Amino acid sequence: MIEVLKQHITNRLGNDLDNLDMVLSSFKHIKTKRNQHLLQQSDVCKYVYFVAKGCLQVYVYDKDFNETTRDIIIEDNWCSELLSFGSGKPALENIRTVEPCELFAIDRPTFQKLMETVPQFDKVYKQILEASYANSVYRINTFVSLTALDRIKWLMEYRPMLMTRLSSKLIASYLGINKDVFSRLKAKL
Amino acid sequence: MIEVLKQHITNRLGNDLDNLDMVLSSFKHIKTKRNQHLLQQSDVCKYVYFVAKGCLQVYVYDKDFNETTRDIIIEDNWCSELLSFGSGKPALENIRTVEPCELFAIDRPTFQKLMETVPQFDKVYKQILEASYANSVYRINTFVSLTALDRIKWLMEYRPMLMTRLSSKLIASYLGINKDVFSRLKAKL
DNA sequence: CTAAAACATAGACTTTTGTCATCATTCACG
DNA sequence: CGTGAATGATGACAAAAGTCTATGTTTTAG
Repeated sequence: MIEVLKQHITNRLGNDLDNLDMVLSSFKHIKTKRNQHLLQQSDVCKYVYFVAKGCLQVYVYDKDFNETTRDIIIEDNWCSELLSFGSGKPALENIRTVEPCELFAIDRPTFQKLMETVPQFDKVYKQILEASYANSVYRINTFVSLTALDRIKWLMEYRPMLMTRLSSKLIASYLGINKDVFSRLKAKL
Repeated sequence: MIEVLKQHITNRLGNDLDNLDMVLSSFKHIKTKRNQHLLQQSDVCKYVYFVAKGCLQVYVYDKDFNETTRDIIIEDNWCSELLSFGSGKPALENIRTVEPCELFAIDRPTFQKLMETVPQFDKVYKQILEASYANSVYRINTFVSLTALDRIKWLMEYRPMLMTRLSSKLIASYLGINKDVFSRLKAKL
């Protein structure tokens, strides 16, 4: 399973990385059940996770304690609450597993040591941050003005696997619409 | 007016910066009228702007050519289309002045030279990126699930000056609601 | 200073979205 | 592999948001 991470890293940093094994051994391999908490808001986010298998949900609670899902992360992607991880301040978001997962986790001291010893790895944090930012900007620009129906169409076009893989409840909270409305509109497509 | 920028930088990097004048002289002072385009989507974003006076709007067009405003930037803040600026790829967003402005602009080659010669300045890009990211995450988590009325209340609580300073049309496009609805709901507060 | 354009508000109406209750189905887990 | 809890679909209704028109006001650019 570490192969997935190995592949991911060489795709980005090239395979002329002679200390690749050292990099890989800096990660802790974690297997989880579904519905397991990796981070609770107000705790400090200690890890950056690489998802080798499974699916994570990043979410907050609104004033009525409904979940609002900011992001869904599937295989071959990074997941963290970067602002807490980077600053050591309490996290504002929660992270949980949606499915049984295989993750590779790296804590902050190890991450920083890696950045110092492996020059190319220095780019990784910036890359993760930039990708996360791009993702957020995109989500604001598309979603804030879209109707419920258009949000569903967007999901079917750009992340179709989520439609089949996740529960309606979760998708609805990701799209920011009511689950009954989602059910109704989906039937009319 | 350069004082505003000077203050901003010393607040962040400390005032033990002996080449501060060199840093400041790397910026180009720009005065603009209102309603002036600083960036059009599909062009490459060449500058990072520091807003010393005035107000900028970052926006996209939806499929019906309505503007959706992702961000409003006022004095003492940075503004750019970072993803385009950083990568050299075409910008996905537009930036325009909402009021007559005084800006300090820095282009990418100068920015990079600064990062190499002034070690502390290296943090600036990361800081701007992190602040932008935090802003976006916050906006998603609050806005996606809020009703029109709650969005207005949010604005009145956290960015009250925008309520008096901007046109209803612009505020509505920032909040992601219809301008008529905004007018109606505002009257009922 | 003035004419034209842009803006703000309001009413009437339509469409969309949310809520609640019910029932059928599926799926996780012992 | 069976069962209880979670999920998904649907109808009826309520509430919220969007649309369009009209009218009076404010801005702005020449």
